[in-house]
This record gives sequence, C-alpha cells and structure tokens, in this order.
Amino acid sequence: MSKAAETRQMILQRSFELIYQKGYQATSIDNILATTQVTKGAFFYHFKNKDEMGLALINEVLYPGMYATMVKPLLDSHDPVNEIYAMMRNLLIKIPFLRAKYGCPAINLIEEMSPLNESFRKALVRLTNEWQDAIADNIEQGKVKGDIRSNVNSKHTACFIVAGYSGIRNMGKAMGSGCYTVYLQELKNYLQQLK
Amino acid sequence: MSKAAETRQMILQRSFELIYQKGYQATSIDNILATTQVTKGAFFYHFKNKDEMGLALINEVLYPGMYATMVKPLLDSHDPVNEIYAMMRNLLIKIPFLRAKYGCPAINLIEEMSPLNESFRKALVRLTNEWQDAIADNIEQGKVKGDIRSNVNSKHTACFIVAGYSGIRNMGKAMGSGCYTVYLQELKNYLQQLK
DNA sequence: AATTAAACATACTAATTGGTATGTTTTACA
DNA sequence: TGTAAAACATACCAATTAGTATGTTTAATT
Repeated sequence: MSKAAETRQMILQRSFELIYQKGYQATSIDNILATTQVTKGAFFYHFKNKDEMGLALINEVLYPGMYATMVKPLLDSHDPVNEIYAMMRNLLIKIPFLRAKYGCPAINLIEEMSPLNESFRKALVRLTNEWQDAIADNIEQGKVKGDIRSNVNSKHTACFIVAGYSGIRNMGKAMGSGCYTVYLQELKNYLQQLK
Repeated sequence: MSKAAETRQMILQRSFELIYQKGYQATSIDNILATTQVTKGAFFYHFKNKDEMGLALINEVLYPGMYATMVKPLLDSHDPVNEIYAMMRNLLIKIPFLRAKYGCPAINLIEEMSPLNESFRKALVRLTNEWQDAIADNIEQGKVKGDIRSNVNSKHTACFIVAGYSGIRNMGKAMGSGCYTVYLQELKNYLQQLK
C-alpha cells in the first residue's frame, strides 16, 4: 500500500471510531484532523468533502467489517439455528470494539443519516439487505435439512431478527449491556420455536 | 394557561417536531426561533439553555404522548396478547404524526443522546422502563388468565418486544414503512406462541 | 388606573463549522 | 538524478453555533 493510500485508510479508520462514538454530524473535520494529525490540506486532497468521506467510510470500513462478523459466519451453514444465535452472541458480547454505550456503528448511521442523506441511506440499505438475506438463506437451509418448520417465512423471520438486533443495540445505549443477555435468552427461545 | 405558559408550551411542541425530523444536535436554537417566531430573548427567558429545553421536552411532551399511546392501552387488559399487538399496530401505522422516514422520537433521542447526556439518558430510561413494565404486567395478567404459558418470562419477553419495536423503527428509516407490516406479522406469530 | 415584575426584543460576542486558495514538500518514474 | 505531478501544509473565509447584555413592552395585581 502506497503512503498516500495508508493516509487515506488511516483517516477513514480513525473517523470511523470517532463517528461511532460521537455521531456523524457531531464529529467535525477539525476533530478528525486533531486525532489523525493530518492537516486540512491532506484531508481535502483525499476527500472532496465530508460526505464523500462518510460514504467511503461506509463502503470501505463499515461494510467489510460487518460482512466478516455478520454475514460470513452464516454462509454454508451446518446448524442454521445455532449459527444465527452464535453470530448474534458474538456480535453483541464478543467484539471489544463494540461497546453497549455507543451501540452499533451501522445502526447509528442508519438512525442518524438515513433521513438526511440519500447516498448514505442507499449504502446502508445495501448492508442491511445483505445481512437479512444471509439470515433468510440460513433459515431456508434449515428448512431443507428439516431443522426448521416448512411453514416458517424465512424473509419475514430474518426481518424480525434484524429488527431485534437493531433494537437491542438501541436499548443497550440507554440501559447498558445487561439487556443483551436478556435479549439473547429470548432470541434463543424464538429460534427454538422455529423448529 | 397564562400567555407565558402558552409560549413555553409552543416552543416545546415545535421544537419537538423539529428535533423529531432533524435530530437534537442538528436542530439549532436559531432554527427553533425561525419556526416559532419567538425571539432569542424569549427563548432564553423560558429555558436556561438548549439542554434544559431538551429535558423539558422529554418530560413534558414526549412522556405524556408516549404514555397515552404505549402504556395506557395496556392497563387493565382483558385480552393481553391482542392488546399488545393492537398497541404496536396502532403505534406503527395509525399515528399520522409518526412517519417511517423519521422513526420514533423517543428511539431517536435514545440513539443520539444517551451516550452524550446523562440527564437525557436517565429521563429516557424512565420512559422505556415504564413501557416495558406495562408490557410485562400485561403478560403476567395473561398468565393469570391462562391465556399465556406459565413458563413465559414476562420481563424477558417485554424486553424482546421493546427491542423489536425500537429496531423496526430504525429499519423503517432506511427501508420505508413496508417493513412495518412484515414485522407485525412476525410479532403476531411470536405473541401467538406465548399461548 | 398605576405599578412593577414578568415577559419578551435587539444587538451583540467568541467559538466552531465546512470548505478554499495558495502555497511547499515528497515521491515515483523517465 | 532531474522533474513533474502527487501529496501534503498553512492561512484564510463566510456562515452558523450557543449564549449574553441590555434594553423595551406586556400583563397581572393592588
């Protein structure tokens, strides 16, 4: 990776962390410059404006990260229901970067920016759909295997599960991580009942 | 109500609508002044600062509104499961003020302000808990009546339901109101299975 | 109706915002 | 190794921010 590409990457990474904790609009460019030690000239050489940086951040940092932890574990599944649960448990309590107080970076961006920026919205819908589809595919495989009732609507169920995750991330911000374990218990019940 | 009280109430009401659509931090005081036709002197006569106004807004506008639509319909329930579903359906698709694009004002505030302002967080936790408790009480009544299995954990179930609502409000921002009906169908399944 | 405090108005401020104009320094390559 | 373009640095700008200082008007009570 060239030095310029490294600078760009570093700006995206640090901005991602700042925005995760403070929100997109509340994170100023000067704020990013201070934590990256990059000058304004360098920043605006790499990105036309703040929103273009934000979009790059979604596609180049958020998307790969979420694909690895949310989608990949569900592909070529052997034990569908347990894999969905394990993925969720991993996501909620095994990734040190994600803290209850700050929620989930993807959910945060959807919440804050979807109504304000159409480009952001579309990029974030893509992430959500990919996750939802992976969950639905997983459930379909469970149906083929006979692990899951044939009258389960996989897409609807996937939507319900995604909503649950999104919601518990929101609750966690106000209530702390305690509600994660409660949620996981009920998720297990819900998944069990699909059998 | 005295004229001063009316002014104060009007500021809170209009601010509530603005903040609902743009977010708390993105709504400037000048912005509020423009839509209320109130001058800066009047604003700062009624509120010490922006955050105090925000807190008043939570307690005096958000709280009563949400109590009426989310808590009250669940008290003294005759048909627990159906009342939870009806409340949710009403909340999601029967209140014209609430639009999918802008989500739920309470959820929005939790998401944006919980990590940033401890007073806001506490006030919002109170709302959430009150709703969650009303749902749990409703389920307990269902257990007494024999409508709901005795091995259902009412508090956990309530948490799961609240998370679901919060999450579908988030998804609705990105995907539109279509996902509401999908969610409601799966919620019905979930509630049915508590019987 | 007179009075006085409550209620509101106007004009300002210092700090911060995203972004630009105009430089200087690196770095890759001929 | 010379050179041109890529990569970065500095100094600025106009607009916006929350908040204040200092007024004037309105309204409730005697």
